[in-house]
Amino acid sequence: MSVVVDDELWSAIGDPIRRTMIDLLLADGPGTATSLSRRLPVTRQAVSKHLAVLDRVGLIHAEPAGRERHYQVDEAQLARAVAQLSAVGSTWDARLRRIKRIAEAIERTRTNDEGD
Amino acid sequence: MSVVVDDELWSAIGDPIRRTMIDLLLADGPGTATSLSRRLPVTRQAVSKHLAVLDRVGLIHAEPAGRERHYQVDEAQLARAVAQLSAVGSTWDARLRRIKRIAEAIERTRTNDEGD
DNA sequence: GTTGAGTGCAACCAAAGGTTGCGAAAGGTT
DNA sequence: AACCTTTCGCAACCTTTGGTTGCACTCAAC
Repeated sequence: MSVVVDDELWSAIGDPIRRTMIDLLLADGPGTATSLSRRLPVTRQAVSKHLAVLDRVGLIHAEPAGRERHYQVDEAQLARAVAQLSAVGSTWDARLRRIKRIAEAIERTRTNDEGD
Repeated sequence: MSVVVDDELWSAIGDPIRRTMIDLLLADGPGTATSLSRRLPVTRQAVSKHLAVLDRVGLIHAEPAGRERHYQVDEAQLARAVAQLSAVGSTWDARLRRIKRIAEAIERTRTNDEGD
C-alpha cells in the first residue's frame, strides 16, 4: 500500500541544511566542512555533523587531501534519492487524481438520480 | 541557485510517520487520531502531535464530528507539496546530467589531445 | 446516571541539530 | 628549526522534536 522508501535516505535529504549542502556540492563541485559553512547559516561543526550523516547514507563521500577533507556527491546514490522523491510524488499524485475522479463520478450520479 | 522550497511544508512530509499518515488518509479516506494510531507503530498521542503538525502547514484539516475529529487531506496543499518534491528532484537530476555531460566532454578532449 | 470510546493537556525521556571551547595535525613563513 | 595559521575532530552543553505515560474531559449509548 504505502510507498516503499528508504527512510534513512529520505530523512538525510529531509533536512533543509543538508539539502542546501547537496545543492552547493552539485553547483560548485567538491567542498570541505569549512568552505560549506561559509555559505551556510550554521557553524562548521554543525556542517561537519551533517556531512557525517550524508556520508553514512552514502550520498556523499570524503577524500582526504592534506589537512583538508574534500566531500563530493555520490551521483549514483543521489540518483536513487531522486528516484524515491519522484516515486512518492507520483504515488500521491495518482491517488489525488483517483480521488478526484471518484468524487466527480459520485457527483454525476447524484445529479442524475436526484435531479437538481 | 538553490531550489526554493517551503521548508515548513517539506519538513512536514520529511517525517516517515507523517508520510505514512498521509498515505493512509489518501488510501482509506478521512480518519481520526485513534484510527490512524491503530495502523501505526506509535501511540495515539504521538499521532495526534503529527496531525497537529500537518494541520499547521495546511496539508490536512480536521472536521469535528461528535466526540471525534475526522482529519482529511487538503488536496490542493498536497499537490503543492508534490510539486516541490518533483522540483527538487528534477533540479538535482538536471545537475547530475550536466555534470555527466561535462565529465564526458573533458574525457573526449583529453583523449583527443593526448591520444591514447 | 454510569460506562466506554475518543480527545486534549501536562510531565517526563531520548535523540537530533546547534553552539562553544579546546587540542592536534598539516601547510606556509621567517 | 620555530612559529603562526588553517582545518579538522572531540567533548560538553543547550534546545527542539518525537515519543511515552498518566489523567481529566466530553459525548454517545445503554
